[in-house]
Amino acid sequence: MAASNATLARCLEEIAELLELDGQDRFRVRAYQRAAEAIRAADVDLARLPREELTTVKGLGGSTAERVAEHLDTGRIALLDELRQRIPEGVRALTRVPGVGPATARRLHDELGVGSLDELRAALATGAVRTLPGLGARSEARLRAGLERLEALDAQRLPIATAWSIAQELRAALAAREDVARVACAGSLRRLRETVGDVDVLVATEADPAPIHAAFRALDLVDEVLVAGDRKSSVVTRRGLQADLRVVAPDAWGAALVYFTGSKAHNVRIRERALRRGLTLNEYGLSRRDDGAVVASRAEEEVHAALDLAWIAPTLREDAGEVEAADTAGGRTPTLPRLVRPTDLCGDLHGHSDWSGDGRASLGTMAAAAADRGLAYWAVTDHAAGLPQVGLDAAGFARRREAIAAARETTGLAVLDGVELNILAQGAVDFDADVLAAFDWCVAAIHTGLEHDAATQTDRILAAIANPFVNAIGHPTGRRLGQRPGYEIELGAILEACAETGTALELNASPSRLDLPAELARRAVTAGVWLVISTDAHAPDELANADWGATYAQRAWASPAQVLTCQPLERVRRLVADKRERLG
DNA sequence: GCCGTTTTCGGCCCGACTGTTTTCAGTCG
Repeated sequence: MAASNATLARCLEEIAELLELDGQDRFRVRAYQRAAEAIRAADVDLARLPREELTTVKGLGGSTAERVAEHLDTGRIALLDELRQRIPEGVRALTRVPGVGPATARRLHDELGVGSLDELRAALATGAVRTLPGLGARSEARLRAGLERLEALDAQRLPIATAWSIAQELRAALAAREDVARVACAGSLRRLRETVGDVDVLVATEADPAPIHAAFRALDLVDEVLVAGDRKSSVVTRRGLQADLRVVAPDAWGAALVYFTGSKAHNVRIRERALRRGLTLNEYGLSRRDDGAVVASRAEEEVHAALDLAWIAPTLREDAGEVEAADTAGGRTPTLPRLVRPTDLCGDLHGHSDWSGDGRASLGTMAAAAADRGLAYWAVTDHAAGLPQVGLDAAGFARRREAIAAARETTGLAVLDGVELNILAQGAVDFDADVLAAFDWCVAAIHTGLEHDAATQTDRILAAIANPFVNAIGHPTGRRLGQRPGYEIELGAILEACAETGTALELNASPSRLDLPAELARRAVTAGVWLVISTDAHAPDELANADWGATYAQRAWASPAQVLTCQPLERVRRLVADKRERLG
């Protein structure tokens, strides 16, 4: 089986990392990094592309395309094999220590023979590290602390909802100060990445920034101070989450927000754009290179406009085509999508009641809460019997129909009679056609056998898609943020089958899932496959997770027209009827 | 190694902080 885009991207990233450790030209390193990013953002499987078209992917040039072709043809890349042989695995591990970059790792290895984290620990103990020119006792202490922090860091990025609540506390504490004019959370939190490695807080003030920094570093939820400057502070908060504070003048708010929101790759892209216009962009403003006059700085819209760009939503800022799409140079019309917003959602097609074992509220309570949110329709999709201890059998679903009828009566809401089917080992689902035909809406999802390889999971999902009664694939990768990565799937084949059969893919809005991942969801909407943003709510308050789902879907460049739960109920019913008619 | 509103060569984002440096390299975001 040919490698997926993700695998290819990882290989090129590793080459970049090893070339850097090898002390090679940094622009060559960056070329490999950019090629990896380009592959990850590509909307086609490179394996399906004719070899001579690989270089049409922007960021892939002669050499990097050749490496990709080599991997697709042979499953290996000679350059990568050679680098791996020359640079010990342990040396790469050194750069994971905060404060150790490629240069230090190389020196530790070349000059002290340090080739692993354990050997670094030993070299610190014997005082060998401080014998290196440029590294003294304080560096030694820093590396020791870095080694300790590494273990906390290995708990890795936090799910966005966890980081969000810590960020709100930081924000509130700063907003309460009289000398703080504005405060905002930027970084990956503002871009709504599904996991967050650190929280970036931006403050604007006319006053002296030093007391604000001091107060920030002294907050109760701060465990440790990493950096203490007048313009910048870094701390470690609860749960090992790093938080960075930047304080700027109100005049620089827009430029600082652009800078601090990132992503890094996006920033690099627009700074290059500035250079080509004789301008330079930093966190204080966009200015002319010749005389330094500031052209724009107060608002993001100003900064973008001065670069001949329409304003770019933070959720798109990943250097994945958004700068090209925002281009207004020469009177061009930007091609940015009209992004889906929480208020565009008018339905929810995945929810639970206490009819199945894991629901935490009655069907009536859930329906009333859905009606309160102003939804036009809500599907109650309790688990089917294949999920032991939890699921309902056919008789149970038949009994549930009375409760559905009652809920429709009392709430006036269109409650759809739904089910969350289990995709079993060979791709079969819990019930036969005669039982399935009675439902209004069927979600099918993998709940068991999460450990299978990509080919097996894909076959199971394809079998479910071929079922005339399956309308959507629920949480398609099975990931749980911060807990498990999810199984791999071959998306290309799945998208083809979805498009052919009129089957939707769910974007599960639970902040512990956010599944489909945005990169995959973007490919789905590009392929014309319906996205179903649903909450999978097991309790009334979880219906509000729809907001997470809608905003996260912006990262997939999704418009309301591509989201089924933004469509009226008639459209949903037509989709269901069409599939049954064509395949039934 | 890639790329083009300075185009097929000569560039390649920008600044804060730290440590150990008398002027800067490394790391980080």
